[in-house]
Amino acid sequence: MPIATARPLEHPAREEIRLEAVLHALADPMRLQVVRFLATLGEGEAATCSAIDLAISKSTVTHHFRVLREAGVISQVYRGTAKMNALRRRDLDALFPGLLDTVLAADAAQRRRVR
Amino acid sequence: MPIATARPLEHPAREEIRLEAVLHALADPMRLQVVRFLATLGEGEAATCSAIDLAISKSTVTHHFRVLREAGVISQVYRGTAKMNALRRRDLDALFPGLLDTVLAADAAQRRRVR
DNA sequence: ACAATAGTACGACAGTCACCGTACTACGCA
DNA sequence: TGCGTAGTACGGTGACTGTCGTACTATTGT
Repeated sequence: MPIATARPLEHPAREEIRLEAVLHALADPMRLQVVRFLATLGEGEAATCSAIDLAISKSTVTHHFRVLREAGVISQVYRGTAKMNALRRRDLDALFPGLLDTVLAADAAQRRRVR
Repeated sequence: MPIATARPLEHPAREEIRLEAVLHALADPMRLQVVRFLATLGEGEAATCSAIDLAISKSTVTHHFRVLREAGVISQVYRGTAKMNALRRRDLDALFPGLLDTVLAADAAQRRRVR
């Protein structure tokens, strides 16, 4: 069972997370799709970048994950060649109670409506 | 008491409002400031563009109000030389229950924390 | 009719964004 | 040691963003 590797990844501390950055991160369909997927995982569970099948190139996937991480929406750790991604639910809920759930619910409602 | 003038202004219908556009509209500090202000008004009340003192030029103000309108966050009607702006609370609450309030609460929480 | 007020249209500019491909690194495994 | 896999770095591209100033339109009040 492989363990986390010592490659550094910058994350904003909880207090550094800015609402505007979070909203901006969530305002993109691809990133929202990522968040939607990560939200289906259990508390503390993580998934690799490639676990979500996005219809975009590898480099663009990297880009979107970085935006999410730098906004403080997800946390990322290397584990071998893979990178595990998890929602920063605790931090987001502490800072902006209900925000994540409301956005996810809004997203679900919209997806139910259109298409 | 002056009445609404017949200059046309495009608004998305309720069903046309897209979550991504709303989040994008709210992800800007200036626009969030506008929404914050409009939220202090009573149900159905409206304010002119210049009622909010934004530290930006007139043309940029126009730009931000258009983004908000086209995203479906606010409605605008001309009344004489002025343009009255109001939050589309009913529509937003119907489509995305709790979203507006949660974002406003998150904004308030953040403003309490920083600065 | 004219002046003042409120906002628009337009063009410009620098910066960011989403996206790509190609070449690369880091790691696990045989 | 070498191969395959997962993701990164870099450079580039076209589109969009936030900002401005200047010149304009629409409306009200004198």
